[in-house]
Amino acid sequence: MIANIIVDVPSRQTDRPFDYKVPKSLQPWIELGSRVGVPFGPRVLQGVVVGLAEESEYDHSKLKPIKELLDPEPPLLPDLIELSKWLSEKYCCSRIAALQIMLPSALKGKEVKYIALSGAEQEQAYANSAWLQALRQEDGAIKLEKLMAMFPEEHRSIKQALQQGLLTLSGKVKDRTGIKQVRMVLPPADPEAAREQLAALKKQARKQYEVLSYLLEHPEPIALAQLVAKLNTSSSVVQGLAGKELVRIEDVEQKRDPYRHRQFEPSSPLPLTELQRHVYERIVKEMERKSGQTMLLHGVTGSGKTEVYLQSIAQCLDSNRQAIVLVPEISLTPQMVERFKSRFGDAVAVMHSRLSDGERYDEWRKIRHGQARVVVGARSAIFAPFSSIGLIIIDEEHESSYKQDETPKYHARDVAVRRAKQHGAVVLLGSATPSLETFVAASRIPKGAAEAPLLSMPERVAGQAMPTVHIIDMRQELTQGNRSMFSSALYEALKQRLERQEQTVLLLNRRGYSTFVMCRSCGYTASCPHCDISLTYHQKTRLLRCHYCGHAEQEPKQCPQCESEHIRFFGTGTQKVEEELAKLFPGIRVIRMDVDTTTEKNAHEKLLKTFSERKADVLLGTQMVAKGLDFPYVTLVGVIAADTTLNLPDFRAAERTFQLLTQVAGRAGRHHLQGEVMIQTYNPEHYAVQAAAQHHYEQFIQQELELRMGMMYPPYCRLICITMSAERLDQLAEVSTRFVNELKEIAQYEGVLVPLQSRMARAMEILGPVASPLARIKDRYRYQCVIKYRGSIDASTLVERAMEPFVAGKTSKQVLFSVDVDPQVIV
DNA sequence: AGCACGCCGACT
DNA sequence: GTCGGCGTGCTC
Repeated sequence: MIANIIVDVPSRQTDRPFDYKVPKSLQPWIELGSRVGVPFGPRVLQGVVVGLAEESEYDHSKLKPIKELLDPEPPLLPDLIELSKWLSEKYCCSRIAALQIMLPSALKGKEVKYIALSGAEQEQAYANSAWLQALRQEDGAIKLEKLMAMFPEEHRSIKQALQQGLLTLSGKVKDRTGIKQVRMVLPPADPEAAREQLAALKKQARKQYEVLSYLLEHPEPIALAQLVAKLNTSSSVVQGLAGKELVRIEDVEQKRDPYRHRQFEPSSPLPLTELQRHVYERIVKEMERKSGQTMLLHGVTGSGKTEVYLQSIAQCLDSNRQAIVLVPEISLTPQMVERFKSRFGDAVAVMHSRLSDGERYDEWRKIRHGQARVVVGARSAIFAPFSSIGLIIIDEEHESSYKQDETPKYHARDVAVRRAKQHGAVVLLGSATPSLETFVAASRIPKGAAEAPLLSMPERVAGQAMPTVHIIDMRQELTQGNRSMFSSALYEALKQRLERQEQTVLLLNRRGYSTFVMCRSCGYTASCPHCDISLTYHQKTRLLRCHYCGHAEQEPKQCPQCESEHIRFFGTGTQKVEEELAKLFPGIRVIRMDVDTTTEKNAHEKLLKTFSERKADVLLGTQMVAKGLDFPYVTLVGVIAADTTLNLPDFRAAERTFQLLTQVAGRAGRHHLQGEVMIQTYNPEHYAVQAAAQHHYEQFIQQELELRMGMMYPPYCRLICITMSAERLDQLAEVSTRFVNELKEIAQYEGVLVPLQSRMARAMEILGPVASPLARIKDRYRYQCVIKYRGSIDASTLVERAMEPFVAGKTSKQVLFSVDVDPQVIV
């Protein structure tokens, strides 16, 4: 038997399966998805079995056998192996990178080298070496690393002995699993026999008597530590009992439950409204059809999407299938988790970035071994190792955090669609402000279906009115002489809330309000010496830092250029707002939520808790205050400057602004108190602002679609952005130009290099190379090339083919390529 | 990615 | 004469 194995080497040259013999002893164990240790050149590496065959094309005499099996059962299932192939092809990443993101990091094995005596006679030469003594005492192999650490002075002689063949090296793949083990005491297997011994113990072994009688009364397994503490005794007593075979002590794997300290009130399904029921029934029908259909649930904030999710999941579980729920990282709060845990109890696994490696591994195993049947998690939970998925829910579908920034730069929504096809599962995309791509796709009637997979819930559950939204024209404020960042209307409204002891949420878009240092005499701004970007000021550490490379320097006391003292930092918007609030309303209690105040673990949660307990009047923050929060006493939401995101040079700027404003407007008045929203802007007539104020999604989308059509942007085409970087600008210019020419040639040959405005079904335009908007990062210059295309073109493969002459070894490895398929931001 | 192999410069 | 620099190429 031959196994095709992807080895754990992140390089283009090794990015293909290698063939290995499967030793007889391992044959019953090796399956698709098995993780194995294999000899690769002089090393032993981790690898994943992606194929099994009888024969190999490769020279049979050169085939090596698999060295070891790393898990008793394969951590990856065949569907994920197939998905990894798709992922690597679509997102132009290596196969191993695609496989790695599917595994918890605890299963990323690394080679550990062992050293042992080979039993040669020349040992005499080293008879006096301390390390030889140590190795003799050690009965087998010892970790090389350990030996080197023990004898730092002897590296030379050890190396020499190795070369002479006196010592041998061997490698093994070691996991970082760190499974938490707990010593458990199991009650007597034969209580009758134990009872008979009890009397005898009473005299000579008082303590053993106490322990045994306790265990006979409470015949459940109990942690050794707990038992010892409870009966005020020591473990030797219990071990004595174990020696008499009256009880058993066993090491049991302990699953760390990050939510173990939390009590979850069980909840039961709520009655559905007419609208919810209709939607629910369509989802269930689609699940039964196993069509692999993607559906959009377009529901306004407060329309009760979550209850529909919960009941659909229940239905999915009833039919013996599993469900994945994706939630934006930022919304994955304990309250959010609670809603699922209280409905489905221990069947829920939770996955998010704040879990430790160990915790994440535990959750992952709960999924893999079937104890969990629902996973609630961020982006990467889309790879949960379920065997039969019935439903994948993606809440807040439009969120850009579903696209991963690092390689592989996948979009969880697109992976979900693909994975659902494999399982015949339904993808349910939920949002009050669906992305244009999703909305357009869901509006089409699929082949063979009666209606479009678009589900609408345009009304709030309890029939509360949507909050009143006021658009405030800041230009007028200025002409009336108000130079403050608060309009008089917002000021009055705030004052009123304070008097009524109601709460306010204030939103300030962060982008466009960076914290930079500028000299007011000469206009000098502090910028990173390694990147073309201004440094940001961190108040806590009083350092200037670069976001991209981590460079840090002291805050300047005077301008390095003109030596003026008029150099000052322009604080985060939120800091400035906080100061101004304190000036306008002395004694006002403000909670500021931004990167500075939420870096600590759980800081986010703590701040929100304080606010929900009404210990503050105002919650002031960036985007993060807009997401899914639900406070009954919030009756005013203010957006300080709606324009900051509007004016960004990004084709999605209007869409982002609309989404943000709509989200934040939904925060007000969700309960018995009527809510009010104030949006301050210098562009009051902008359609994104207008549509958000009127809660009018379709109006926005029509206008935006027209614009996108005119500019030829998604959803009317697809994009790929290729960024090339190099230390030397001349090399970069040369290679990038040749690459783009190569790409154009290939596209031409394929007959797709046609303007998008043409009437051809398949069209592709190649723009660039041009300097990237981030022209230099970490001392590397950056150029980019953007591909726009439409129709059935396998653009990723074209890019891969065009890159081939330029990667590793060939022309120059000084120029690095990074491919972003379906980029979220194009500047 | 590593690691070996291989071909050229400054030193015990 | 050797140690060691890092360019090139291979890993089933």
